[in-house]
Amino acid sequence: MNVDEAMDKLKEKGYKYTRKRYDMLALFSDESRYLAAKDVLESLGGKYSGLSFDTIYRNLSLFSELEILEETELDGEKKFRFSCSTGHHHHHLICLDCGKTREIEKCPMELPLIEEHEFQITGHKFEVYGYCQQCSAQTQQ
Amino acid sequence: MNVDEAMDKLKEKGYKYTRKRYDMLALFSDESRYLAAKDVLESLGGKYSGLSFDTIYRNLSLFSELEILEETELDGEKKFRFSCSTGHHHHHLICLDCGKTREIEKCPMELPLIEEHEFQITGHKFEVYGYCQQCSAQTQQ
DNA sequence: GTGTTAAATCGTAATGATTCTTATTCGTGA
DNA sequence: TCACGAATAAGAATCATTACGATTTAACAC
Repeated sequence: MNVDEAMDKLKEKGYKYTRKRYDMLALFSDESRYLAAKDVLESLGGKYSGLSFDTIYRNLSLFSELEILEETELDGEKKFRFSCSTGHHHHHLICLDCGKTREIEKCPMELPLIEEHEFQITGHKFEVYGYCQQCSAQTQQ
Repeated sequence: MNVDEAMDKLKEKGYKYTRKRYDMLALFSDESRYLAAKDVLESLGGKYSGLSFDTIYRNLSLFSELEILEETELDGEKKFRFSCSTGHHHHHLICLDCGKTREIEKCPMELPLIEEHEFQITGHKFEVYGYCQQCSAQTQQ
């Protein structure tokens, strides 16, 4: 998935083309890491001086619904990143400082961790947190 | 860990015995599931008409610090449950309706999911979501 | 038991993230 | 170009959480 494919997906579903949507998607495409709403405002607020949180949040959840963005909740904030286009289900190592991610190839749900149970399973979350090389180097100075 | 052991732990660390702390711990002990701050207020608000959120949040994070309670973040809320006393590190199946949990014996971090990487790992989260037998029966009616 | 002191609590205000409302603007297809 | 519905701005409202000053209370020494 790239920006143009994502815009096509929007059009296909009957959503309108706007410069702001394009720029938001371009931002996520450039930075392959988790960003919060305020990060988006910070990045695009210069270009669109009147950009409102409402627009950002509305589009973020739209993109997430259409599976253009992946969503997670960290530190009391919703964070979003461009969907990985690897095709297979997987999880991430996430840098708690800059939001950069690295893929974990396997999903623990594939393993026989959970045998018999009385739960009707609807989802799961597996995330590994830490600091990437750059950020951990900076912190130790 | 039971309520009295938890109160002993508080005393040991120099914290005071209060009826509210005891009742909060008793609540978590009775209900072995995840509860949010508002659930605590709802349960104890009858007995203590002036119970303030400050007291609840302050004690919840104190208990969490002392590892009397386990903490997670779900649906934009902090949720707490009495610490499992099994001794070994493990994860949970969590009912999205009532908060009831069931242990998952193993932790995916023990497995060779993550080999070489450039991250300094500090933590992880593995949770499986769904509906327990009771709640899924009720929903389907 | 009484007094002292620091911790705990109350009541409420402040904060931060997110969502909602209403009026206005803009993209799209006729 | 026009009309229509979708998208947006601005700010108010909401929800969870934290902070603050004043008051109350547990613990301990006497």
